[in-house]
Amino acid sequence: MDPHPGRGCTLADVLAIGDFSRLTHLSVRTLRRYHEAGLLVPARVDAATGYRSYDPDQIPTAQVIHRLRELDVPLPDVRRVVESPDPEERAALVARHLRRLEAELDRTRAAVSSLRRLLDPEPAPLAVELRAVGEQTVAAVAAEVDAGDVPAWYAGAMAELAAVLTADGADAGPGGPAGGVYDNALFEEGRGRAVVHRPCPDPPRRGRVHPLTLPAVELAVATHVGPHDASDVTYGEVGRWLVDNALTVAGPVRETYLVGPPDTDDPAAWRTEVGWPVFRVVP
Amino acid sequence: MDPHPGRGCTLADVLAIGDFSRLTHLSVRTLRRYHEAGLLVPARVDAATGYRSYDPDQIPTAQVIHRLRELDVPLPDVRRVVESPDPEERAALVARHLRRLEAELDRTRAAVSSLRRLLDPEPAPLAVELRAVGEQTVAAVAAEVDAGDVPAWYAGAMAELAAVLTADGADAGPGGPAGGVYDNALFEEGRGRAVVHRPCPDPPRRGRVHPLTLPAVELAVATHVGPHDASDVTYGEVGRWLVDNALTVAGPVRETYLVGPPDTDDPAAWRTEVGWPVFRVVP
DNA sequence: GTGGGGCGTCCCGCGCGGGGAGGGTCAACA
DNA sequence: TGTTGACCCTCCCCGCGCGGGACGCCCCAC
Repeated sequence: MDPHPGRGCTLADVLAIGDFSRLTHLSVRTLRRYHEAGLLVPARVDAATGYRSYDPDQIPTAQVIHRLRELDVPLPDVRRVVESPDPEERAALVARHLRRLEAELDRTRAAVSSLRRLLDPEPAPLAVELRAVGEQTVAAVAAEVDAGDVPAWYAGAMAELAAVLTADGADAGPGGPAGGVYDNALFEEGRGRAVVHRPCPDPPRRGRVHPLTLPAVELAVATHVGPHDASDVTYGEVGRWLVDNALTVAGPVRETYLVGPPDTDDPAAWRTEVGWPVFRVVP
Repeated sequence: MDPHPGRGCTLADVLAIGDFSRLTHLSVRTLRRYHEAGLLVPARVDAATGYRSYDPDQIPTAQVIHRLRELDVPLPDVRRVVESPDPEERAALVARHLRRLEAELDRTRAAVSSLRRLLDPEPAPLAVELRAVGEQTVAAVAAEVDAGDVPAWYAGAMAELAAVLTADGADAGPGGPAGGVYDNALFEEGRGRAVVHRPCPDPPRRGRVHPLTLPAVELAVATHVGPHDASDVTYGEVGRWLVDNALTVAGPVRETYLVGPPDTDDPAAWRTEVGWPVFRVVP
């Protein structure tokens, strides 16, 4: 039962890596890796043998690292936390990661709900409609973004757009729901151009907001109900409809936010019109 | 704006991989990988060129896969889901994964709370006590388990133990709180022997339950308050105390569940006595 | 027929952990 | 005094799921 018979293990004021491993419940391999990463440097390293020695005072640090890793905090970020001496700064760094975790949790919840819908044996049929949309002048915020950053970017851009338009005060409120335009590359390569916009007869140019003219297109539109990150289910159904009707996609998708975050906090109640520009293959 | 100028893209009754990618928002690379993994096999593969063709009916399947992957379901498990034709079986498989996710969420919550405690600038001092424990005969359930499986195994073993002991009826309820014994290898190598037990003067032998004699040891004990998977914080503090008192660890750790799941559902109220067997280095 | 996009395969990288080989080190024992 | 056995070291490989890049063929519109 003796964990290391045949050796004294004095547990003096420094600890061999094996003893430290036992006390922290971190594996020896992992401790070595953390040393290599500069995350948890042993108190002493024997120059001749390379043996690592740890100070008992390092136990709490090791445990903080352990916990952060359990929360899937990347090693470089863990390092930033354990290196910052100020408790407040540490707390702020940790809080930031907790917010990240919450966002991930939201994502998970959305995935679960849309999965339920997908596996529903009696899916509600989706109404897809072909609609000609004329050229349109809007106030827009546009950027090249990574797919993962879309929700955050969307929130910021929408907020700025709303702020500029209401401050502008030229019109009695925006003349219709906000919309978005998303490059296909965003979905195919994980990065692409994204635009959010609001209809505005004489768009201002302030901050990131600028006038933009959306070309006329023919859209296959359907209404997506639920959180935005489940919209690809609806896109898929629209795509299916396109195929059945011998149409082909012709440009970046367009969205119209009929009911969204400014209206209600309940994502299940959001209504987004998604539209895929099309070509007619057969006239 | 045409996503693939220079080519007709008929969107006939089969789709080229690029078109399918656009319709499902899965990257071309990922689709190829899913084919290779047998997860989403194209409807047709041209024998001469190797070109993949997808059927529009495969769009929903692709989306289910997409969602499951968002939930970090491993590819082999995803495959099991999409291959099972029975909706009920699929629902059951998915439900199992959702339960796994919930367990992970619990783990995350526990990590967060113990992280807060670790970063608390004013930690409550921990009372560690040295206690001689005599030989003890108990009814036990023992197994060689993986570290990750401990919570699940613990729940099952405790339930069986309780069922057998109350059915046995030889005594008016167990004569004390339940306990556990955990090999150090469990923490160091991620796999080791685990035992849960209840004191019992004449232990029965039924199912996995069997009599066991725990050897007499000298224990450094402290009381851990909170969920079980945060106990290593307390272990670390006990270890620190051991070092300061020139003691060395001598065997598998022991736990006593003073207040646990059978008493209350609130992990924050659980009280576990953790004990580390020790040698005296200096008499 | 030619150009440029699509598509194919192959290999490498990431982050974090584990497995295993091969060899040096240290203490207790005969 | 040597032997034994645990301990520790370094180095390389594998796993997961995804992406990047190189390289070459295919196919269609012009």
